[in-house]
Amino acid sequence: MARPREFNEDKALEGAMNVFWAHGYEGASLPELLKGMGLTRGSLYKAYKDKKSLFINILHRYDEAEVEKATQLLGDENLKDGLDRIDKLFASVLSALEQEDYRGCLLCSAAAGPAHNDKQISEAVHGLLNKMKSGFEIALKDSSQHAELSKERLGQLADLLLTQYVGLRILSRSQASKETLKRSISSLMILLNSEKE
Amino acid sequence: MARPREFNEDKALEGAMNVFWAHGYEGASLPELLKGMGLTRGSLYKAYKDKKSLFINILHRYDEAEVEKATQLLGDENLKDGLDRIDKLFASVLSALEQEDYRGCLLCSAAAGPAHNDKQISEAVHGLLNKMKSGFEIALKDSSQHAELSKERLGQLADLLLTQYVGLRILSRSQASKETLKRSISSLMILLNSEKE
DNA sequence: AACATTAGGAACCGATTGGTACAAAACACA
DNA sequence: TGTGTTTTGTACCAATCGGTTCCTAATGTT
Repeated sequence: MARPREFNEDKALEGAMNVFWAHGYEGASLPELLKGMGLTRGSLYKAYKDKKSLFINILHRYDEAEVEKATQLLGDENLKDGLDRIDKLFASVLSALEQEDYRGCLLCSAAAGPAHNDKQISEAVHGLLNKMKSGFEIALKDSSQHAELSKERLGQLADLLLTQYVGLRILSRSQASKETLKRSISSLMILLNSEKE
Repeated sequence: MARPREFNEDKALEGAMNVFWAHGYEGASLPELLKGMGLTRGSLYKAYKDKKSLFINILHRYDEAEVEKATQLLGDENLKDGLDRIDKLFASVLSALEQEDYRGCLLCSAAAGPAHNDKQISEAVHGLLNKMKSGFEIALKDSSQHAELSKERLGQLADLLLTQYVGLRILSRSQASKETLKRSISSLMILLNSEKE
């Protein structure tokens, strides 16, 4: 019973995600966001209240889009051995770099930036990091070499994988060489593979 | 043959380092820096040209202070086994957290932040990251379990350790739990220890 | 004591920051 | 065709950003 929205909400959020992804939370300026979303100040503040609320909104979207993709890969039963899934996930980090995508991970950048001091943001971020960890745990449970490990050891390993994931993403956002990341990943996979109890 | 400096340069740089350390490069505002350094705008710009030059200056100081400390630990022959040195380095990351020092690592934050797009800064950062890697390599060479590995494998492992270091530092700057980091570290150490060729 | 040289400090700069106010425009419903 | 409701766009806001200017204060040299 009133004027309908002119902008496509999905496209707008997609645009906002890309801007935040590329520049981080505080690095993304209003004009950049508006341009990326294809709307004007009035519309943005009416629809999303303010920059921070928009960002939290985007974190959820990043969850649904990217984090979900990662955890689904880590739980994909078509790849029978969980280690292969982990390998594939890390390979995707590398392939992003090979396609000259230096955005890294929205989540990891948010964890690293000053925004972590905000309670709402840091809670959302840690929720997603935990989701990643759970994904790693599931993959490990489906790894022939790790399935028999205690729940405690599995959790430990999952934390290690999470740390590695964050480290890789940060390094790929800075301009570390592909070779560095490649070596780091294969080193990790060798260690994991050699784990026979 | 002119008016001498009134401020203690060492104290001033120390203060600047702490401000950059706590807030990152772009997060550190001029007023914060001035307050932390105990001087006024005129003096700062006369002595250090501008914010970026000051930061690069500080990166060198961080090198001499912190990175040097880390690499010396990694090369400390009083600890005969290199693995023990690595363990000790990661333990120090943890102990910083236990003392409620959430600053993380100036270097890692710089690598993660938007500043990485600046050529001078990113070169300085990667120089220091490489120094860390070399430190890890030296420690690995002094590890009874790894000394016999090929140069290539040693480099791989060093890259893995660097990634781990960055990941830990980023996670500790965000408000990840001590337990998470603890688990990640012990997991890695177990893997490294079980490496018998 | 006069002078050259440098540090210190405050006022000021334009640009940009995130955010608000408000009027015009576009629709649904009566 | 009004009328009420919501979106949209623009103009505007104070605050802050990094940086500059310029005058004064303090010193060493002569």
